[in-house]
Formats: sequence, C-alpha cells, structure tokens
Amino acid sequence: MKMKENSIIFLASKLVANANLIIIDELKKAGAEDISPSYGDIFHRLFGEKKLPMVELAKQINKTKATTSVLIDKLEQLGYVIREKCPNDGRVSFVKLTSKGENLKPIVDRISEKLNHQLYKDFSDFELKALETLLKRALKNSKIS
Amino acid sequence: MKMKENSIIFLASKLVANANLIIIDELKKAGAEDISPSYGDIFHRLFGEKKLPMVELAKQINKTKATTSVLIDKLEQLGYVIREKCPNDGRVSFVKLTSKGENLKPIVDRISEKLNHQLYKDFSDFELKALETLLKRALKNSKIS
DNA sequence: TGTAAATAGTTAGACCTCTAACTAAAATCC
DNA sequence: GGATTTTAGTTAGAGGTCTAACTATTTACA
Repeated sequence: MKMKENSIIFLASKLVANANLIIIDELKKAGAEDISPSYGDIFHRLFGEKKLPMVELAKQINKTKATTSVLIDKLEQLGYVIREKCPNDGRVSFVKLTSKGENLKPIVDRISEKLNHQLYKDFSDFELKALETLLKRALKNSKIS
Repeated sequence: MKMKENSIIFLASKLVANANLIIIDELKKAGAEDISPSYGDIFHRLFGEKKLPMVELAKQINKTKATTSVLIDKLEQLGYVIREKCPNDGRVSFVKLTSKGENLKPIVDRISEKLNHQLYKDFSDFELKALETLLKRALKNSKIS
C-alpha cells in the first residue's frame, strides 16, 4: 500500500496540466489565441443561448465569484460575453455569450472530442468507466468534512 | 463512449484541488502556515541532505526554472533552504535544505500519509493499482508529440 | 583559439486564482 | 416598517505560474 509521494495526485495533476497544454495548443491553431483553458469551462456552460448569474456560473466552473468576475471582465473586453442586468433582482447580473462567443462552439466541441480521442485512445469502454468511477470515489473521499 | 465535458480531466482537476486544500489545512494545523503545496514537492526532493541544481529541481517538480527560482527565493527568505554555488561550474547553484527545512520532514511525511489514508480509504489494493495504471496510461497519451 | 551555440539562473511583465473588504440590493424578523 | 442579516457582485492585494528577455558561464567547432 505504501507509495512514493502521493503518486496518484501527482499523476493526476500532470495529466491535467498536459490536457491544458493540448487545449491551449488547439485553441491557438484554431485562431482563438486570446482564450485560455479556464474559459473553455465558461463557454461550455453558456453555449446554447444560456444566461447564468455570476454566482451560479462560478459554482458550475468551480471558481470563486471573485475569480469568475475577473474572468468575465476579460471575456467581455474581448467581446465573447456580455453582462445583462436582471430586471427582477437588482443584485444579479446575467452572463451570456455574444454571437462571437456562440461561434466558438464548433471549435470548442472539436477540441474536446479530439482531446478525448487522444487521451483515451487505447482504453476500452470498461477501462474508461473504471477510471471515471475510481476518480469519483477518490474525489468523494477528498471532500472536506 | 460519449461523455459530458471531459469528465475525467474535470474529476482529476477537482481531486487535485481538494488534495491541495487538505494539505494546506494540515500544514496550517502543524504551524507551517507559510508553506503552500507547491513547496511540499520541493521539500520531498531535498529531504535527506540532498542538494540539487535549480534546473534539475525544476524538472523534478514539474515547473519552469523561472517559477522554481521564485519559489526558492521565497523559501530562502523564510529560512528553509539555501543556495550554494557549485565550485566546478560557475553557472549552477545548488539548492539544499537548512536544518529548519529538514525539521519539516516528519510533518510532511505525516501529511502525505494522512492524505493517502483519506483519499483511498475504501480502495482495495487492486483498485488503487488500477487507478494508478490507468492514470499513467492517460498521462502517456497526453504527452505532446 | 576564438567565435558561436548551449546551458544555468534571474528578472520583468502578464495572467489566473485566492481571500478579505467593500457596495448595493433583497430578505428576514422583531 | 425599520434594523439586521444575507446575498450578488466588484475591487484590492497577494501568491503561484508562465513566457520572454537578459546575464553569465561553459561547451563546441571550425
């Protein structure tokens, strides 16, 4: 049972880092150099004319609302999203994609698919499922009690 | 085979994030509040009177040499490590722990062990091995070609 | 041998992320 | 109904990370 360093965490963090490198690389190839992987997650949640309050978006992308606010600043500057005041609740502002943002959908979808193909190309369905299940269990154990 | 978002990468990154939270928490409890998880990796490589050139250390902890240099600055300021000029090669400076640094070994070891116990508490040896193996394969596939 | 190329390390500037402190609006509750 | 608390969002300041540009030293090669 003994392991040199926390090798699973170590492996996982390297894997995530490499996946991010691939995504950045693909985005660059697709001409979307101003986008970084953090934004991919945001796009995912907003594709399809969805609009989300900042806090809700933050929760979904697993970032603090402060971080999310800054990310949206940047994305708004670049013209990918806009903020829209909620008429019912003066505190809330919705975030939604502009058409420039929606246009990124095919690119993001393709990158996501390509990434899956590359990372798990030699995995059987069973192995893929097993990896997912085991990670989920470790993740559950990692929740702060 | 189709998956909602890259769920494995998503799970992995959440797992790593949670593990880091746990580590930070434990370090705080142990009174080493000035240390963050990035440093844990550095300590691991240096425990036991080892001395490493900056570039070699950077490679081992999977960071750029620029980042490593800054991290070592901080650690040197705090008195955990020192730089030592190499007599044979004027370009290299070794990094090594001070006694204050070496004293952290039991704490870091205990945290690492505790983390393992928590994350994989309900894993059989087989499952643990499987997770490691599958991650290694995905990691290998993720290498930029 | 002497110039060019490679290597070790640092610094500057940028980006993502966090926590803490703040403003503004809404909900709660005597 | 008015004071308190909660909630949404932003801003400021800090830390970790990166790339690019730089210095200094060493190696290579012609």
